[in-house]
Amino acid sequence: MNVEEIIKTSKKMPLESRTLIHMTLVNNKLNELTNNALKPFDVSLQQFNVLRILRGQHGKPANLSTLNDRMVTKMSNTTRLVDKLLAKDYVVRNVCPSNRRKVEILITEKGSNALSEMDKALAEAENDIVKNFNKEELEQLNTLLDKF
Amino acid sequence: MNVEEIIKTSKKMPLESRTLIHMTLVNNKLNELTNNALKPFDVSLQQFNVLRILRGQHGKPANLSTLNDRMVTKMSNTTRLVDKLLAKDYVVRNVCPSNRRKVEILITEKGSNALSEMDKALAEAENDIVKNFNKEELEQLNTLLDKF
DNA sequence: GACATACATTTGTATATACAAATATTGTTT
DNA sequence: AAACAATATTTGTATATACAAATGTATGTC
Repeated sequence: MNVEEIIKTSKKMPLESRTLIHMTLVNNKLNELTNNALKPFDVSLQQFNVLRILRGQHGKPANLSTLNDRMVTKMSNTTRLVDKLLAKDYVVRNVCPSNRRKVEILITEKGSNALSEMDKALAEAENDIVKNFNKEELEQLNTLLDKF
Repeated sequence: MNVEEIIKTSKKMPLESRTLIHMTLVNNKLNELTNNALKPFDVSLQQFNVLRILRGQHGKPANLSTLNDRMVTKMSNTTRLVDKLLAKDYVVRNVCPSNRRKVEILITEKGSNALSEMDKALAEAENDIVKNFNKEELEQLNTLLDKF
């Protein structure tokens, strides 16, 4: 990836600015690739992540606030995100009997099966994304990212 | 930044997945910080970038497609982005006399002045964002990012 | 010059997201 | 128990973005 070429500039940027632009460019690319991998399944990356969180609950229902806590990209509107999954019958939503303010969200078998397929597609995309990195470089990158 | 803590998971993730989640988390943070820095000026990061591109033209007008080429995050709708800047009198837009399909967009003096103020706010935010990095580490990060 | 094609931008529409206010339920105080 | 505050979610509204179709203009070919 050549930063200057992508944004068509010949100017020398301060290293600080260049780094931030670089981060944005990479992230755009990653988003595009992961969203493309999920496109055949008609779910967004956010929806996919919610499904994964629900699977990680192993049958224990999750309510909206815990879902939101565990999401990579926190949303202001998890209700409507779950609505989308509900419409696809990937999850069920019930009022929590012990505390009727809460809702209990569970992944369905249909959701689990679909998720397994998505997993494969996403794992493939992920491997492709990091194909130029070796283990050491990935660790180095993680260490550097921690400085943000 | 502790990835596991932020998404409240105790599970050990594969390094590849962890890296991508890490990238997303950092990028969310960077977006938040830069958008916050621009909030007092009532412009989005996208609008700010368009203004910077226009300034870089040094009086030479830019049309929509060149704007789009040079944007860090390519938008499908630069027309409406420019509309927002137009409404604030930060730019002017005219039909190109030599080729009436094109438009010529220029930054106004009001836009330039506002941009100078935004620059300060953003430079401050940028410095704060990279404050834990030294020059060598920034270079290392840029090298690693190129592998994506 | 009529016709098809390519180009640059605009518009329409659907979906996504941010933010604030509204609703419903529970817990606490007096 | 009435009043108030706290919690969890939902709804309303404004804005952002993606994608496709429509519009207007220019260019090349017969």
